[in-house]
Amino acid sequence: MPSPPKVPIPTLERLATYMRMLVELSSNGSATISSAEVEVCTGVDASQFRKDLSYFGMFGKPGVGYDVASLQRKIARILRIDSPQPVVLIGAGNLGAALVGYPGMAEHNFEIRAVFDNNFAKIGRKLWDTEILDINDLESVNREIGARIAILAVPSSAAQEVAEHCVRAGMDLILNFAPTHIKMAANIFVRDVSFLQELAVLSFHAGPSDDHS
Amino acid sequence: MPSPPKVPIPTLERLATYMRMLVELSSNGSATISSAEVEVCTGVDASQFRKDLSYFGMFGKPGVGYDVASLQRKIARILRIDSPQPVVLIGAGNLGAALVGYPGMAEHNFEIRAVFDNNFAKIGRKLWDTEILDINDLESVNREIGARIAILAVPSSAAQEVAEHCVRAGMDLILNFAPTHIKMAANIFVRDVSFLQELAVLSFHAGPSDDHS
DNA sequence: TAGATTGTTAATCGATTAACAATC
DNA sequence: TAGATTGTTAATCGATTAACAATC
Repeated sequence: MPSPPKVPIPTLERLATYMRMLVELSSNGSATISSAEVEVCTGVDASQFRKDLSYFGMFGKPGVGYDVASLQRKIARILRIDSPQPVVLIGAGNLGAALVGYPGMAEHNFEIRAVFDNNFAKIGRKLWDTEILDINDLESVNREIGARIAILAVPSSAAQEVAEHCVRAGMDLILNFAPTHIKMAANIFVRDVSFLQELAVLSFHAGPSDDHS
Repeated sequence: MPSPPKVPIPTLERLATYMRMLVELSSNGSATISSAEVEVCTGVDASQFRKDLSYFGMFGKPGVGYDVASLQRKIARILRIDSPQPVVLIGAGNLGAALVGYPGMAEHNFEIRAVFDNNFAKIGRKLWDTEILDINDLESVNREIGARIAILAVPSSAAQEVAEHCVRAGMDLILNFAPTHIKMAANIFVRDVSFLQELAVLSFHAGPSDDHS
């Protein structure tokens, strides 16, 4: 079997950026875009953009550029958001509420299909339109939903245990908002959203001997 | 002037991870830790950890390891969170509320000193303990606070304008939660928190021909 | 056609990993 | 001292950038 050229993670991250831009452009009625224009819109180097797409085959016409609509469709298919991608959210706290209420989620075709919590005071109540379910029903509910993606918006102290529970319920792709390292088998894919890290990077540059160069 | 060896961004991100770990450890009463143990706790390669610290000078004793308390102090100083780091938050929506209510912020010595919004219905009301201020008072209020870090929790459509306003108010380090590219002068440092990107990376791996290898 | 812009290869850059002499 | 673990150098790896022939 010829090993499929594997795609760098930074490339995948940028695909999401391109997607965003294309959605905006198509609502503006733009028909085509060049890699140079992409650079202006997104800050991603034109060469980088073309290289990123090259991992997936051909997309543009030399001398013309890229068709906005078709490029959008192709990237959506690559990222598996050409049809709604079901997602399960664990944790109905402040952050969970913000995520459920966040319009960008649906705009990108991610569908939060269920919200779980372990707090009896919350179970049965609603977060926006979605009823908060008992975490103990995770397996049975996900047998219906079939989500592979779990979003963890729980305290650090609970993250490891909850992640393992998600795996038992059939999920293998985990987005972790808790500021802690989750240990998982190699076939489980974990990504962390850690704005404290980003804040630290900024804060470092608040040093007096730092000129941002 | 001998050019100071500049520190890779990934190294700075990992410093925040080490910080987290050290806080946990010191509450457990651990006195020292080896780079091998750091690897177990955080998932960061032992060699990587030692290399990261090497950018800042010596921290450990060969044959013994690192003193937890002193390492914590040193990293805190590097990241400018040895004393409270003032931060301004723009946007009192769901996400803003989650951020203000997030205990990890204070634990890491980031202090949200003021919250701003442009919505008259919100201005004057309280977000937890903090009064929501008029965005038009940004300059005058920050003359008091002297924050260099701004957190943007505003819609994409407002992000560029608000960022420019922050710069006029004296801030030069911007944490952007809006899923859009902000164009700034080279002396302004912008970091994006983009969980949609992380979600896209996961979603890509939901492909049928993907085995996470 | 001439001008523009792609897809791809090669060169550059930078970060991670491995190895080991120095040190406690 | 002997064993353990650091700090640092060198080797590896992978991503970004630049250049250009191919193409519309």
